[in-house]
Amino acid sequence: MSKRIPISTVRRLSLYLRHLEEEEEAGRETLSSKELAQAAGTTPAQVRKDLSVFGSFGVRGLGYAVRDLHSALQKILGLDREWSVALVGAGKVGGALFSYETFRNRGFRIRAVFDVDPEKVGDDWNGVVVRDVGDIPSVVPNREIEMAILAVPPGAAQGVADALVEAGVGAILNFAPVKLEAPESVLLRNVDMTLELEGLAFGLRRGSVASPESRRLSSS
Amino acid sequence: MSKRIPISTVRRLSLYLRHLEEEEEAGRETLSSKELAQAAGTTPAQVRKDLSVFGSFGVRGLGYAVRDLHSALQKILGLDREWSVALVGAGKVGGALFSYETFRNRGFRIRAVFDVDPEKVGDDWNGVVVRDVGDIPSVVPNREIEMAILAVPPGAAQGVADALVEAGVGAILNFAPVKLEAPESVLLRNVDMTLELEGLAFGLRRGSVASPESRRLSSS
DNA sequence: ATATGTGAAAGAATTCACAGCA
DNA sequence: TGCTGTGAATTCTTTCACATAT
Repeated sequence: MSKRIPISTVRRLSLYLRHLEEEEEAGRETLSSKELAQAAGTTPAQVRKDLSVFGSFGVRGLGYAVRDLHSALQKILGLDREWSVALVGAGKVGGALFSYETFRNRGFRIRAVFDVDPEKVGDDWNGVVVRDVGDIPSVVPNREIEMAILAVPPGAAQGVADALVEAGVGAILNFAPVKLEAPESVLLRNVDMTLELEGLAFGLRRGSVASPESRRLSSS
Repeated sequence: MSKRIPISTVRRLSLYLRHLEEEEEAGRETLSSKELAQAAGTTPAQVRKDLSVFGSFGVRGLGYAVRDLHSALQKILGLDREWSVALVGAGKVGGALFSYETFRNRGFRIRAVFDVDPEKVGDDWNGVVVRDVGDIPSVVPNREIEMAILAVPPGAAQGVADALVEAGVGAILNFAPVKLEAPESVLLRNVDMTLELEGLAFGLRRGSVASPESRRLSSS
């Protein structure tokens, strides 16, 4: 039974990776936990703890070799390869996500786009033809899609999620502001933009900050 | 010194509120912590604890009066009024956020839009004229903008954030995948979509789920 | 009978502090 | 000396369990 990794650790690993990338680009050879902490908005001890979950990557007295830690984290996070992604919802949000450079840079490839709107079905999005959501059962297994991004209206989200799960998708990133039900075996993450804005409204109204953590992590 | 409210509690309050809205719409009179828990993906005890931070809203043996709890939560979250918001970044993501219905429904009003691109400056977005980011210092205080949504490329984010803070914005919702620096007094939340996708990649690669919480909250 | 509100207990995550190694 | 790796201590969050109220 492998150890249980806190979700917050994984988030921070992504942040460390981001900083390592920048520094490697800049030709930096080594980095300290202190600097990684700064870049991720956490403490050096936290950085070391996070990394220690996966092994021992540093050199005492010196720090971390940028290149090595970079590739180690890449591998740990599963970013040493490409991922085939489906996008459901070809509206404004879907369109923005489709051309979101940061996804592409990280190896996420949107290889299928679905929508219900007959007006949109058939459109060519940079080489990917928008198809009807009814085609999910045939297209998803066929193109070996591994994860899906859901950018549909709230009312449609659960139905689409069911279809995606049925079609064998292993993970869903949901942008609709609803709680989705899915089997335990399917990974589910929500990006709830309204929730975040509401958090700010709450904070402003109170005039004060909540837990110290609130300034550091998203929320996500 | 008022009590310290965990960020996770605030997030859940938003979820409860969402469900209460639906149920009120449906004519429901009372609700139990059990049902609220289900809707938010948590436990009844958690619901009661969350609410108990702010007071005592239920009736023993009966549950919560939908209408009352709804308006109480609305007030607690600062959603019983409108908020003036600035949007910086008139690209694809900015455009999607501008017309995001759920923001509008919650009382968030985008009253100013900024971009650097001279091509976009001057455009009329549904009654709001896109202005140059250089106009932030004059427009933001003038229109009494209280919070800002940042949808600019990573490299530009910190500069814009500085300008917004300088102009008196109290809270920033950042969509750029960078760690922003801001004074303690300014609330800062990040929506890091790449981080979420990477979390899914990590999970798929491992073939297993992390903490039980990971299935419930965003992340955020 | 039923379902809340809340101290007490358990469980997680973070921080401390220092031994260990270049 | 400088900085990592890690048990121990601390702090934060969630769950339990029951007294309390209708």
